[in-house]
Amino acid sequence: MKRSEIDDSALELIASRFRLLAEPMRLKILHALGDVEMNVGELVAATGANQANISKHLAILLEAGVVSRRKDGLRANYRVTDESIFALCDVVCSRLERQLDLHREALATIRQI
Amino acid sequence: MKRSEIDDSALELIASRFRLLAEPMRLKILHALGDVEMNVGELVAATGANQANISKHLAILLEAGVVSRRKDGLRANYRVTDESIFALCDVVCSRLERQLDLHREALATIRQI
DNA sequence: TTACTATATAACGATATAGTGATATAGTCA
DNA sequence: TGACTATATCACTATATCGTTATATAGTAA
Repeated sequence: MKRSEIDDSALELIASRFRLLAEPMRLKILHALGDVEMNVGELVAATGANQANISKHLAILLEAGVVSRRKDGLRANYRVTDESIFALCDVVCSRLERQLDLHREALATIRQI
Repeated sequence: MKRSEIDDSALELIASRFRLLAEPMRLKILHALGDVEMNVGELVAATGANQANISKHLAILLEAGVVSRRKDGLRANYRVTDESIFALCDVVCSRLERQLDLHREALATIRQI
């Protein structure tokens, strides 16, 4: 298979994975969750967002297999089950920090002129 | 800083990074590029996409610092400068493969019943 | 039963952005 | 100069999806 030939459905699959994390509110939810279990109400409080909105994002994350859901009476408890999420965020954050460092250096150099 | 308190602008920055990769056509471009330099026409041929579309995606990738641009006469040559992109794709692909394996196993188990 | 609570979902408007055709721009060559 | 080529950009349509309000659903408790 040439580099140029890659299955479109595979590309869509990968893209959809990135699309999951391309939303600040979903990142906020995942960050709030960390490695602990939280119910919807707690996530609403932690994020300051609308309950319907949180439920919708959780449904999306659940559908994608990023979180699991455990029903307990009226409460729905969510937990991150896909640790690779955090690895992805680490790579992105490292890259962003490095990029900012480079910009800082460039500015410092210009200032000397 | 509590887990729940994270700067919204930081979240937006991280999300925008993932948004870059949340588009199949951009993934296709990056995959075609790999570690070689290609001009727009070559990328149009490699992806089978519209020239205007490729140029727009390249502008987005350039603005984000993922690729660099080297003008040579009429040609514009692009090259991936942000290797972390490939690390991200690796993580995602590994995760997707694992997820498919799990589904396969689950199906095999059910079939035995 | 009724009242209450937690969560999910439907419906909607607003916004963002992908893809496309037409055109502008700039370099090359006769 | 004029014709041609490669790329960028404009204007537009179509589509996706976020956030919100209202409502449905299901469990709890009196």
